[in-house]
Amino acid sequence: MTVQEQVEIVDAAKVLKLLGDKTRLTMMKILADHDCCVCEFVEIFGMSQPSISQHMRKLKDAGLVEEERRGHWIFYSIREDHPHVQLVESVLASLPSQDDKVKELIKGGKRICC
Amino acid sequence: MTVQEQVEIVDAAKVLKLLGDKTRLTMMKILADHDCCVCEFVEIFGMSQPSISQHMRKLKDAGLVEEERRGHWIFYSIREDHPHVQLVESVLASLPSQDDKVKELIKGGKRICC
DNA sequence: TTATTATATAACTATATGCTTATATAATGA
DNA sequence: TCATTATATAAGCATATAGTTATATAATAA
Repeated sequence: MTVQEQVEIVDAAKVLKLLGDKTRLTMMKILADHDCCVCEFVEIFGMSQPSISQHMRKLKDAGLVEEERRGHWIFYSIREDHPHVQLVESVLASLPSQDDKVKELIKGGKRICC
Repeated sequence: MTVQEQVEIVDAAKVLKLLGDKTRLTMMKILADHDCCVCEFVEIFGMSQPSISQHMRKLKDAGLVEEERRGHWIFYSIREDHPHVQLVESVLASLPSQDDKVKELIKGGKRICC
């Protein structure tokens, strides 16, 4: 019905708005292949730690990512049980791989493994 | 290369940002099935004409839609030759049909045909 | 030509966004 | 316990965004 469709399209718009930021979009593309922690993204984007944390917060609040603590670090990963996973995955699938960023992280000895 | 990917993901983010507004997203979903003019969208969204025009302008500037004059009206339609058509189409495909809005337009005698 | 009609643009406003620096919190491990 | 480290939050700022009303433009049709 109309109401149901309205709600869905509004929700989809919210998801797309979140993905409509180049930093968050790149984060999501990276997370699709590698769990990462905040400090790794700080390194990758050359951006302040609070800025990264705030982006992750938005993604987490929307249910797009989830967190898991491992030792000192909190690793983020993409939630597979989000109502719009399919939308998100199809968007991410259309993007070029960002593996080079993780490779560079490893090369610089900044990749966290645990 | 990194530069190429950077550019692409940045462009995709711009497209997604445009789609990340509920009004524009709904417009695009409607346009996927029906060419429409500004005054029809004014009717559908109950929003001022300039507001609709400004949204269409953004979509046009990004190359997502094109215009064609027919009599009094300028009809907008989705451009099939946009570099991110595939991204756009896959997003729109995941949305519920908005045909009811056009049906209501017809029922109210506000649908423009020419 | 001139009136009408559809659309575009200008100017403005309120709110949202993305970033920064400074500070707080929370967990680890010595 | 206490220092360290990673992350989160607060506060502030500059810019972007989405809407409004008022006005301009452009095409049709009388």
